[in-house]
Amino acid sequence: MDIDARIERRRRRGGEQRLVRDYDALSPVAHLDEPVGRGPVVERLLDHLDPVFDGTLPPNAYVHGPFGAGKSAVVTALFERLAHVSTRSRDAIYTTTRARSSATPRFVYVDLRETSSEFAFYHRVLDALADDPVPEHGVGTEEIRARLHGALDASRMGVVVAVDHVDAPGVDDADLVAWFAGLPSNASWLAVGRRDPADVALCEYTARDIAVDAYQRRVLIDVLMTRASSALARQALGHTLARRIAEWADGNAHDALAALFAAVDHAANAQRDRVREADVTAALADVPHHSVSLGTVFALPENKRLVLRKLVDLDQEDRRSVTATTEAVAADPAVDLSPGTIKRYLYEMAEVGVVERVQTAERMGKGRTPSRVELGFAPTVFRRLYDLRQ
DNA sequence: GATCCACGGGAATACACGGATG
DNA sequence: CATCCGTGTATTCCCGTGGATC
Repeated sequence: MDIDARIERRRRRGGEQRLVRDYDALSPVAHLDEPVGRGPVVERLLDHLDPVFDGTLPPNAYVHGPFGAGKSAVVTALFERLAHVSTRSRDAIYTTTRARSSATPRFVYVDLRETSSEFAFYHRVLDALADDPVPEHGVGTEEIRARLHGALDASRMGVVVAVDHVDAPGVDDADLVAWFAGLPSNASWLAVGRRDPADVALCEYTARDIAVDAYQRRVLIDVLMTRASSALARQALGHTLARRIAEWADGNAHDALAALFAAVDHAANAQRDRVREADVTAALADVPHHSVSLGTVFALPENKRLVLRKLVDLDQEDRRSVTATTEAVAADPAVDLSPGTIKRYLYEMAEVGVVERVQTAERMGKGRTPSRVELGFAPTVFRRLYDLRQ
């Protein structure tokens, strides 16, 4: 790196430090402890879960709503808190002599984005319940499942398992039905997904479904302003700009937060300490409208993320075909993967919408026409978040 | 020795096009 | 004209292998 590059890096960092106080609070893939404006949804989930406060289990249920409606935000926050309450009350029972036998059930959150095998599913649940760590290798799926049964049979208290992202690629409804059937009888599940209950085979086994609507514009502006006030310098985001982002995002909090992040990134690069109209304009152009969730992108295996990281830096020429993209990525010394694997990754990621294959109009002499590789997510947001994590 | 899972590699299949054939 | 064939590329699909871990 030459001196100019070093100076440039310092210059940018200076701008960032003035503008961004906390990237974690700004990240579209992070959820807040206290979701904004979703009180009614929390109430309805608590209504559903109410039996747990009498020591019994709620029936199975399905929570559904559109992309970016805050389903995951609410369920993660709620289950985190309930798990805490549950262990506290458990400790209390052990430490007092007037222990009542009706303990609160346990609460486990499972994200199917990063849990895509039967083994991983039971492992995740057991790991959350057991005091000792559960081995990830050397022991078979059946053994893990048996241990889970053992753990739950031994105690009278049951468990409520929130299973988020049931639309995630790699897991289908039939898998889930089988996995759920393999849970002990004193387990209740709460599935979370985007599809209408009528389209979800799982719903044959639910007693209730809970609909979550998209954010209203007013609420979405609140969401943005709250994030801005905890992550950015004072007055860094004006209400008018928040409104513009919210209008554009049309009720989708993921897209709104991604746009905010991109706008902040743009402003920081220009070493400004507040977000301007032009930053928002640039950001809205950067975030694809029907993008895939950045959560999906970051849940990919490490090497696929690495391939994407290289991909976002490629120019148009290197993206003209899958083969060209493969070669460009494979040429990078930081990538230690065979071209065949890189190419397969690209096709697999296209399959789930992380990247998009677009038919090129021009036909080149021989053979089947190639397709261009485009990104299904906001490149600047991905790049920044990726680099922050390394 | 067992187990899970990411990789690698390659076979099988689909598609595009031009030219030959019926 | 409709269909088939050969060649070349794109895409999909499958399975064995090996690292990491217990």
